[in-house]
Amino acid sequence: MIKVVLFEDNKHRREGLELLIESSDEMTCIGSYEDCSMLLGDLDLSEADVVLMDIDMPHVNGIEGVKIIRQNFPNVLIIMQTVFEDNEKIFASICAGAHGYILKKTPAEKLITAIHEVMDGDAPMTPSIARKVLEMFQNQSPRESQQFFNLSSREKEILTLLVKGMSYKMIAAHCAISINTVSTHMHKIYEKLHVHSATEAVMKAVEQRIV
Amino acid sequence: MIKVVLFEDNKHRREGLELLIESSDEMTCIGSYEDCSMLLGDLDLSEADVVLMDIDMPHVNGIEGVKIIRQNFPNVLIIMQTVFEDNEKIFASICAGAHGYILKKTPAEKLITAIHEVMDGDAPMTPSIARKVLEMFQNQSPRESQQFFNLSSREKEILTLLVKGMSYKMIAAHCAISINTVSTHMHKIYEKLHVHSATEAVMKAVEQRIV
DNA sequence: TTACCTATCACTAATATTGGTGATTGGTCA
DNA sequence: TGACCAATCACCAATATTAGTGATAGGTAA
Repeated sequence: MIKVVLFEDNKHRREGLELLIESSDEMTCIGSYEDCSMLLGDLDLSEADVVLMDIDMPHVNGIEGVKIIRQNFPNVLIIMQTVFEDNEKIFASICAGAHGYILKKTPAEKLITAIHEVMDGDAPMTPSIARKVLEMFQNQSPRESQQFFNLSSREKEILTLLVKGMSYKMIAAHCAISINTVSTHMHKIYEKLHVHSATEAVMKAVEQRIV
Repeated sequence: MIKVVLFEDNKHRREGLELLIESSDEMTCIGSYEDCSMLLGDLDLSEADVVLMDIDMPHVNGIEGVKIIRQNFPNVLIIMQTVFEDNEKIFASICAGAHGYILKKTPAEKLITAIHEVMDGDAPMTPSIARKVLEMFQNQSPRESQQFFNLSSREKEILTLLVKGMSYKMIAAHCAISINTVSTHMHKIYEKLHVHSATEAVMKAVEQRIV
């Protein structure tokens, strides 16, 4: 028996889900809550297999809920549910560690399938959500950073070494130039990136995928 | 009518797919090729709606194919097909700009559904592939970083500020502690992270998702 | 050719960081 | 209670980094 826990603020839907799960021979609902505030206390989910988590709930929302569950009960699988196809929430949920993401309009039988899939180690996902996830991936690579920041190739090379954790001295040795030259390059890099320290430059380089 | 083009090196499967597509009232196969070498020449796909692309083909593989198609015919939708659930290939295909990703073991009727979905702007994806995509987002690192490096919460806080590009002085002001204390914390952080400079610590923090 | 950019190096001065030691306070655990 | 740890602070010395100025050589584009 797959043990399912629900978090859903709408009473009608919550009760409907309970009935749906209980109507299946292979799963049972061992708990249902109208928001995640219980998670802040000492709610024990260690017996649960799967959590169905609504994103939009009052008090403590679903994304916070995912974080707490992932931290305290790392073996519990979490399927997010929402009415909105909101990029930011999808991204936040996935980063928080959700295992599946389906829209509420998904028919009941698909929800049952989704629970089985997540138990099998797969990730049930509404195709429109999947599309957004793919786009997030793709949007991260195309970047005209070179044009934008206008770093010369030598500057990029040195920035790359800095990002790898090398000091000025190491960079100088690696590039077979004097430390003064490294310093000059860094000076230029800081100017072009509008930063004032190595750590900032590193962060900016990573964020903007310059290196 | 949805116009479909096939790239598939196995003759039997290719012919089977042609029949499958032609058997549907809403789509037709307007071309089928055993590898992507045609794409290097002057193959015109501007009439095509959807491409079904096998990943593993001789000569020019599917990932190269995706890149070429995306570059020359940006309006064509591409569904990848493979027998392998290979992380690297999935990642490469997605970055190259594929719109869907399904396993070859997927039943025929689902393939027809997938073509409709991709036409609707969704991303058909086998759940096991979806799981891998989610994992790529989430981890790249084990989440026992805290335990592993054993940073105290104050140390993590300070590391986070460092990652944001703040200097010791700014961190001291922000945390309302003396710069000496910041220095001591950094000392401990370096020890625990086994690094010797702020840039290395920043990189490690980002890589290991400590912050 | 001139103007401009890149890469190179030197020098200075002001700050910042790193790597130590040592000490106090408050909390936790056995 | 005693041992231990986290967090705080101080002081010191050795390096490293940042921010300037100035200069040379080579390439490129108007």
